[in-house]
Amino acid sequence: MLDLSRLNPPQREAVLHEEGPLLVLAGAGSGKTRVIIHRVARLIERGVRPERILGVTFTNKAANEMRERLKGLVGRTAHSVHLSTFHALGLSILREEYEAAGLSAGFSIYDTGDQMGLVRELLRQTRVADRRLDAYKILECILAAKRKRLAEVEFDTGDDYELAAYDLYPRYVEQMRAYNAVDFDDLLLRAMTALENQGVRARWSQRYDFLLVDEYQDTSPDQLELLQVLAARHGNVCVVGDDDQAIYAWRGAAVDNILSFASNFPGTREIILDQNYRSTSNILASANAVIKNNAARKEKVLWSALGEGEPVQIVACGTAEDEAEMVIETIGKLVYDGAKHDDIAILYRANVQSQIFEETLALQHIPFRVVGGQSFFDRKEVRDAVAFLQVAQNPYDEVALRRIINVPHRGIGATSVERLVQYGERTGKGLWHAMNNAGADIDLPPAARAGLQSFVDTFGPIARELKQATRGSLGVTAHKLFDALGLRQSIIDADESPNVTAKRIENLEHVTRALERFEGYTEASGPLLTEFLRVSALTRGDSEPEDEDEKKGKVTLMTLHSAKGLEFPYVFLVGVEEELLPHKRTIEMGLDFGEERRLCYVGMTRARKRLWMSYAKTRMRYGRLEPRTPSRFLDELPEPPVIERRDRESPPTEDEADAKADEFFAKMRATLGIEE
DNA sequence: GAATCAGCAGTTTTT
DNA sequence: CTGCTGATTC
Repeated sequence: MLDLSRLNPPQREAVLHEEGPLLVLAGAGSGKTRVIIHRVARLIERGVRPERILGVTFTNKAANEMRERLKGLVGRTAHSVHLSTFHALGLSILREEYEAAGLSAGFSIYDTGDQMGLVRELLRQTRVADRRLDAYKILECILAAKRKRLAEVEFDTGDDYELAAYDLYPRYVEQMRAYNAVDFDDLLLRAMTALENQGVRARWSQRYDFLLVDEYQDTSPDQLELLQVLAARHGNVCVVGDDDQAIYAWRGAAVDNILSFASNFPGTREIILDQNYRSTSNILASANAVIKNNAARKEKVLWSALGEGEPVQIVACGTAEDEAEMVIETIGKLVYDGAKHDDIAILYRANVQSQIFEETLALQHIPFRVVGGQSFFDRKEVRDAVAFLQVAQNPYDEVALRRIINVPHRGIGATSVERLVQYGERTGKGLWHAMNNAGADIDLPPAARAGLQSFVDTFGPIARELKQATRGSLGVTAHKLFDALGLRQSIIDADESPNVTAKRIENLEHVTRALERFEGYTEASGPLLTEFLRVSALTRGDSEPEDEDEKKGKVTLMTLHSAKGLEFPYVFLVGVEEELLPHKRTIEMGLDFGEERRLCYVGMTRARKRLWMSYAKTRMRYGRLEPRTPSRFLDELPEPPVIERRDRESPPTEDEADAKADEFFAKMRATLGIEE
């Protein structure tokens, strides 16, 4: 029998809710995951077959966490519940319904890197004059239009990016089709296309009896539509989220989904979880005071039974350097008083802000980790290796093919590539065909011709083998391919420092190991390589080797966006200044600070015991010292804020700085017990 | 091809 | 000021 005694009344109400739509407005730290897993367990207990329950999250991490916690309640049955991300759900649909979606069986999934490769290529082909435009910005414009299902890119600012995007949009769509590739957005958009077919729609609306959605405030219009289709038959859709934590509107999320859930799903029961189990009352009072200034929101006033705690500290600092010093000194005191480094987080609006904290922490020998940045799959050698697999799987994938046509160097220069591409276009049979039939039709230098021939001869047979690889042969075949093409050798030949070389070899081997592991875990019956590439495309972001060890004993540095969903006993929210939070772009472009305020709120509500919010009065930007204004959000805090001033009339002299560093260093060593 | 230079822009990133 | 990109050069 499921134990509901540890749930509070609204939590229990959400868990026990039977049929029909349910909206759970779960404030920060109010135990929403708890509610979801208990609800799933409850449904199973009431006789619902686990495979007819669908739980949707945004991240793999959240899905995995949910699965683990569910196991704690229902044991092995947890594996039968369909828990996945929205994108993985889209893929599940497309795997079965690709024909109705206008795809062929072996379609590839393009990640952001692949998409950028395509945009750069299109830029090269069509906008010779504008090559230096940032491909990513153009891609953003294209994707925004595509998500809205517009026929053309809409002009908003009318800048060069939008103009380029306007030209490239149709080409982008056309090429993706030619490559038999879909991007992340397409996983949902194409799934929706497939669901327009009556048979398909009937099949999928029959599939699940109960739906549960986490982080509903971050869902997009497409995701809403998908839910409506899946829930059409029964309306059993339970969504959990917090409109006050909606921080992804810029990526296509519609806050309106959660605000108008009841009108989208008639008969909705609404439950508010406002008891917070994370923070002290002082922290919540400040957070509540800030967020209440947002206009369109479901009002929630968070409270907790964890006591008043320390007041929130507002710290005015002379310069950004002072701010860093203040933070690091305070960390020293906290640690001296028994806090662990991994209890502490430094949160900021933009990644650039991490630099000064990284430097200062390193100087004081305080262990830290920076969350974000380049992921494993973005490393060159890994992307190259994966590109070989992509081409083996789908030779029409010309982004991957162009990436590796001359990797490692085999004498096929830019001009030769261009000729091959032209030939491929002219014949309409694509680059791969051109490469295999270079013969007499294409004018190539002898070196290029020889390189091409040897590539085709080596790659072709092993690629065929790889494509048909089954359990037990996928990893070894890939290894064979990498060796035959000399990937490993080229890393050694690059002759970088021994450390770097070793790391890159290790990264390459990691790919082979990932393939081997996949053979062991997958239940896929179809082509193994295809599935591996798809699954890996959807799990790239979080496959960073982030063990518990990686976090242990380290101060965490990350953006406010990355901090969502996490908590730390001690939080430093830094750079709480106009033009940073709210960000300059928001101030310049529109009038809606709502999302920036929510970001501030998300940051504040990460803190369990103590929260510092700091700003600098001057800050070096682009090489100039600029005066700064405290964020408007600070004015919204309950009076009287505690201001700790750390002004300095003039910058410290070198001697002062040295003396201070020495003193601090000695203190820190004593505190941490670190040897010189 | 690798090295160097000039020019430019400068948020956030679950998949 | 930095970091990246594409162009230029040897």
